[in-house]
Amino acid sequence: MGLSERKLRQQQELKDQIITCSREIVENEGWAALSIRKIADAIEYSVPVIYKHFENKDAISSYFVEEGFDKLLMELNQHIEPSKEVSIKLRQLAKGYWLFAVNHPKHYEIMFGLGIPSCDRINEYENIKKVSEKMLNLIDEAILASGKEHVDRYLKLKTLWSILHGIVAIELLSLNTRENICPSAVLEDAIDGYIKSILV
Amino acid sequence: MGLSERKLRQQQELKDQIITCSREIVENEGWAALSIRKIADAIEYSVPVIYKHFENKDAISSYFVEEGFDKLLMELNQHIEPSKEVSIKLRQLAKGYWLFAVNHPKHYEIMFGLGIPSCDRINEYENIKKVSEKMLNLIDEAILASGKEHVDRYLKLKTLWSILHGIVAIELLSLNTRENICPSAVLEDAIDGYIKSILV
DNA sequence: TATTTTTGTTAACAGTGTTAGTAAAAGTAA
DNA sequence: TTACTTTTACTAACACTGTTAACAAAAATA
Repeated sequence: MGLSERKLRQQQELKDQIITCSREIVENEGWAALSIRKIADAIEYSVPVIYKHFENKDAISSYFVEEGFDKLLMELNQHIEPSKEVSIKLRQLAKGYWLFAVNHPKHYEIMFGLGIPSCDRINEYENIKKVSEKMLNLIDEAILASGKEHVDRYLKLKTLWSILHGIVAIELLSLNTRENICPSAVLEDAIDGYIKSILV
Repeated sequence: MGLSERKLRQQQELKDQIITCSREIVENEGWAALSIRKIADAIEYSVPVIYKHFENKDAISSYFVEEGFDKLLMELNQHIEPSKEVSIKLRQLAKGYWLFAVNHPKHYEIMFGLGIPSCDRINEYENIKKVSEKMLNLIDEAILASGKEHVDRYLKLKTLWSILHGIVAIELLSLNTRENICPSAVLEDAIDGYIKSILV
């Protein structure tokens, strides 16, 4: 009755091809250049085949949003050394966040870009909560270390995320304000202020 | 020879109509819904007429980017009281920036949104420099007041703009991190840290 | 072998930005 | 007023876009 193993495998291979080709198009020509017909051309199948694997074009973007949050989470975990003290870990988190963004700008664009449909659905992704929790863990640790238990952890989360996103977005916009400031210098500067606002 | 005064006036009226209708469409249905044909329908003219007044669709977006920076500059000037001390003025600037963004979200979107064509050309706008200079003025004043002449004013500009943009973007994305933190609380929190990083 | 199911195709619909070619209207000169 | 020129606005097309209904071919099942 059900599909044979070979068929399932072939289907998965086709889906992988769609993803691979989409990735290539986006990487080389940007999100605006990604079209169903271009993907169909690349995988050497007709257009409707793509709709067998993805409900619509949005679902393809969503795939990369999901993948993006996975990669972001990994990058954060990779950079944060649990044994270190909290101020260092916050700096490591910031660096991880920034490295993810500059190494995967297309992912970051579709994850957080304004004016694109996906932003309405940003709260629907599971891994975004895991990223939040990662940040909250460090914030709680910092609050505990500072002895200022009255500090609102959610306020601090939103502030932290805002600072990180702002730096990344301005960097990706390449809003070159006169001189060419090294981005990590801005990162250091902003995060320094942030850490002091909790710990000092 | 040249066009009569009446004709010039009529032309300007038509251009104004294009702008007005575009504004309405964007305000009600978002940037994605703005199309040349929809504008043509609204002004009750055929499509090519629009190309008499705007080189292409991008030029229409650009018009609103320009208008946006005008409004932003006005909002900043309106909120900053020259006689006040610099830490207050920095707070006023932040509030002005934030008020502009929440009161003109569509403008902000097209001015700073990632993934839309306009971001390649963000450095081409004149008024963005005026906004930069406005910020730099206050930063210089703060550096002078702090006595820390070694501080890089452009680094501080980029940090400030990053923080402001981050807060606004996260707010417009409505990336509701658990509770509903009042945005101005985040603003206060982040700007506090920023001001201390210069003054203290 | 005959029948059913799956798979992939063509072709269309309703949109999009943009422009070449043309008809009508308005302005100018005789 | 008539003849000519310029301006103005239109229709229709081109080359795209996402999406889907209808159909043919291939594969699996009875």
